[in-house]
Amino acid sequence: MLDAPSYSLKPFFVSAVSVDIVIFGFENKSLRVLLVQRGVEPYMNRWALPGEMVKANENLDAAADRVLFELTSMNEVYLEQVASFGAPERHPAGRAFTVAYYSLIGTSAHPVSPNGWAKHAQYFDINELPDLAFDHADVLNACLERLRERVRMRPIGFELLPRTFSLSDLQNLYESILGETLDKRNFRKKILSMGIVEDTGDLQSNVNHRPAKLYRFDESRYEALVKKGFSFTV
Amino acid sequence: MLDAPSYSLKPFFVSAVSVDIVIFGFENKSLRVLLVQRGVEPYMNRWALPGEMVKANENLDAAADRVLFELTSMNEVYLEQVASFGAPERHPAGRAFTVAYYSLIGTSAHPVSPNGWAKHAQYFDINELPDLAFDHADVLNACLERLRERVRMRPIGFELLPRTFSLSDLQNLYESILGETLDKRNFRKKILSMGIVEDTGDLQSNVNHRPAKLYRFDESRYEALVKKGFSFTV
DNA sequence: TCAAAAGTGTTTCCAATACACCCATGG
DNA sequence: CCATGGGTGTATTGGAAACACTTTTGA
Repeated sequence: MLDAPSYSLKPFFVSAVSVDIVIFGFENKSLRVLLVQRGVEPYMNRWALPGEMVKANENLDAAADRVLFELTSMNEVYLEQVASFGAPERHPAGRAFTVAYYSLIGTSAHPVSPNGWAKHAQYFDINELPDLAFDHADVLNACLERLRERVRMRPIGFELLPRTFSLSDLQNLYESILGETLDKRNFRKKILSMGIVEDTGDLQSNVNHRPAKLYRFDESRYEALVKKGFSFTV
Repeated sequence: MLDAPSYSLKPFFVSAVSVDIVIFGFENKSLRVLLVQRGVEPYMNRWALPGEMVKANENLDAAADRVLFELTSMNEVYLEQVASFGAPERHPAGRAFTVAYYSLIGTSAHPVSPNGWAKHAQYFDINELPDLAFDHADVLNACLERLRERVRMRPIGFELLPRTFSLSDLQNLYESILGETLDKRNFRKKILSMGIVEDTGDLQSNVNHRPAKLYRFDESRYEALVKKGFSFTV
């Protein structure tokens, strides 16, 4: 640790700082959250958000990246800090602060390896969540609200889809995040008119209906438009 | 402190958690921030955001309220948590996390009483800020961005004005927060058409130009409209 | 009578909304 | 030939933006 000069920190009490992450995924037309089942006290066997203590020389964002990587083996994922929680009684063992993040990871078919304190890890439909440990229900809600805000303002929805997707996929995604239905023709008109998705020329295959065109998000085109004053909204 | 049962927290290192607050005020057509000049090491004599350690049994929000009250003697002020900062090297004395808040307090003519580690407290124009201690410039920026976002979506601008104000006051406020000029006629049309400000019947006095009508924000009317689906935007 | 800011309407344009039918594929 | 979702266009409306002059007061 660092030296303690004359003006050293004198914390009033022992406390711990952790990060907790709401990992959103999208599959089967519904928004999902990755939860882990605790294998230790307190809240043994309860489902909880993945999270870990922040290490001595680690940035908050780095701690969040680490938790995400250990659980999903995924790197360079969309990650946004949302809020911090520190009610004195939120952890029965002592004063525990947590910094909440949410992340978006592509179609949720990932190897998922629970670590030390977790027995299982599993995606849950956002509308069918179990009781959560600690104040994790509040944490999750804050993150969901933030996602709803952001997804209307920034083209981050694409992070939850495979590299190529149909416009219906995209619409389903928005509908499940926002919890409302959207008009098909207006939605398509809007997305296509922005000029930030590109027709790949490919079609869906092996579907028992008319195959949809597949698009991809054109990030460099988006960046260029932003420079000219464009701003994304759904 | 709490008992430490078998599953007690074992923090990896000693750390401190504080809150820092960006206190916004508005005067003389410009947005201001209340800063304190440090009277202790590190960063002796540098200007910094007001802030304190969180106490052992104190909520984060309560700590922010406390800092605000000790400095301004004001209670029940608009306060919003923005983000947390915890880079390992942000405090030379050890690992220090901080949770950033911003608050809006009415026309900045308040008694301001700097506490222990602060020599002076003073409002600075948002465009004429001094060098700040620690990473407080980043903290301030995050709060300013958040304020800009919020002020377009929620009627919080009124918190920065006296109970009665002219429409030009309101427009000046928005212009200094957003950093852009607005069209007078369109602005007034928009505000008046929302029906959330009420004409008090009074006029400005002792101004050497045509006196402006004074309005007041009608919060209960706003709440009622929100229930009917209204949403504020500037 | 001058300086300073208050106050006021109209037109134009574009984006949001509402809305219903035909098409391509696999089974 | 049926079921399933894919794909398409138009008319209407309401809000956003652009824009310039007259009014009231104190000095």
